[in-house]
Amino acid sequence: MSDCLACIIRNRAICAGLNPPELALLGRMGRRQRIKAGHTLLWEGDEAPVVANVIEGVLKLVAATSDGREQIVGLVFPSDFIGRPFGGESAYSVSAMSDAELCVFNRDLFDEFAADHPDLQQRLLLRTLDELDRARHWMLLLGRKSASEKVASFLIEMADRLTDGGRGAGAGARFALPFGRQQIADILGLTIETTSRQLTKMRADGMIGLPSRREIVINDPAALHEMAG
Amino acid sequence: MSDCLACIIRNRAICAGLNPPELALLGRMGRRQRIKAGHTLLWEGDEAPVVANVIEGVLKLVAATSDGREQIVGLVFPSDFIGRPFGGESAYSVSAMSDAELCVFNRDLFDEFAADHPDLQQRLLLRTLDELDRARHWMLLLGRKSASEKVASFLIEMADRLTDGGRGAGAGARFALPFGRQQIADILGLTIETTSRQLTKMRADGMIGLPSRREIVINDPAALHEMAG
DNA sequence: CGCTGCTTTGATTCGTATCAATAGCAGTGG
DNA sequence: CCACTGCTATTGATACGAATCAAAGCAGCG
Repeated sequence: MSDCLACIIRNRAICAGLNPPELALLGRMGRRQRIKAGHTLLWEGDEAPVVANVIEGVLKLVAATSDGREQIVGLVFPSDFIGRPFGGESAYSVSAMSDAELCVFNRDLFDEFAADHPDLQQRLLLRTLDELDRARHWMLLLGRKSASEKVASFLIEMADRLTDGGRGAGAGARFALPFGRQQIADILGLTIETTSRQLTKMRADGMIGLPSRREIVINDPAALHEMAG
Repeated sequence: MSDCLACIIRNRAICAGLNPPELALLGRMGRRQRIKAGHTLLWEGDEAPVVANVIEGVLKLVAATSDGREQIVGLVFPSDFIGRPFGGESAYSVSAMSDAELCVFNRDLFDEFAADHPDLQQRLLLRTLDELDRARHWMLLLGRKSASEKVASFLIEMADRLTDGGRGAGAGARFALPFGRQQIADILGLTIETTSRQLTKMRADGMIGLPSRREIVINDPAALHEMAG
């Protein structure tokens, strides 16, 4: 059982809008779970018995070919929702990119609860529609953009999602990526070498700064947007 | 006003499950609209005042870069749903690939109706979740697969969707694509030349037959699946 | 200090895009 | 029925970008 009223993502997650009794009921269904960076919560193709809210940390959704090539098909941040309600097996695996904390529900129980709470279901629908738009936008990047455009687009999106308060990619914006070069490559459909070369080049051109392996500073947002296409 | 009870997609569209009075109400809100092949229903970035069910024909969802490169990010078949309920502007344009017939609703009215009908909203959620899975699966193709793998995967998916009764890519399966080479290229994130070369090669290898420009015959499903990766 | 794993840099290869020309098909009018 | 036109698809030659292969650099950590 979790104390939903004290939950730090309470106002941003799908739980927002539930009244205290409903929240208490949901709270009894859920349990807090910590997961270490690198560990996998759900495997592609497996029956997925749980859904969850992300309280802290960043997770990735990964699809893979039979010969082991990987593509990251989604990123999950705090207050985002994980899993496939009313569904069967997971279409991709879910792993933690950083240490993370989740609020996990048994899927059947959650489905039942959702069926009784149309407003929750609507919030789920809105989120899913947003995710779909985001995924489709990413398809344009994967299918049609060059390596430099991909990396620039990636930095802009990360600046939006990771700068505190979503101030976005303004001049001087600084943020730490929760993952390394290989993961960036897996997000962009590139190799680690190409990704590294593009970042190095952008630093050489003065567009961005790379104060440490995982930190990014945006020096020239206009040039970055230009480059993103 | 439309006669929903006589509608040929009535049992497969989101309307399925509504009782006759509800159906009559929805019918009064909707209007039938024909749209010619090549015409565009919604433009990327525009305020999207309508949602719709597809009754007949195939439409595409297209995202484009500022310099005009295009990526098809979704295909819409009969009984599928178009548009962004509870949303603002369209994230991509929607155009007809063949002559099509739609059942169009004013978005605000539809949203209102949906809010009062949780079961309809749930069917919408299920559809959206399926679409999201499909989109993410396509991201793997766009980001990580070679040209030959892309074309093979495409043929398998089209066989599933286009053979009558969804018999799929069995040996001898035959179907007509509702679009030409350029569109295939836009779906796969390739050029028309590469697409054409791959198809020609597959025909030369005896894997498939190409009896006419738009027709495909699957000769060797196993080899095709092998090639799709 | 010397591992170990991640990242950068370099040299080369390979796949797909691009550029260019030809071929095939569908529709139109003589 | 056949020549003409416009469009779509195929085929060929070449260029370019990103992958691959290989090695060196760099940080964190026992």
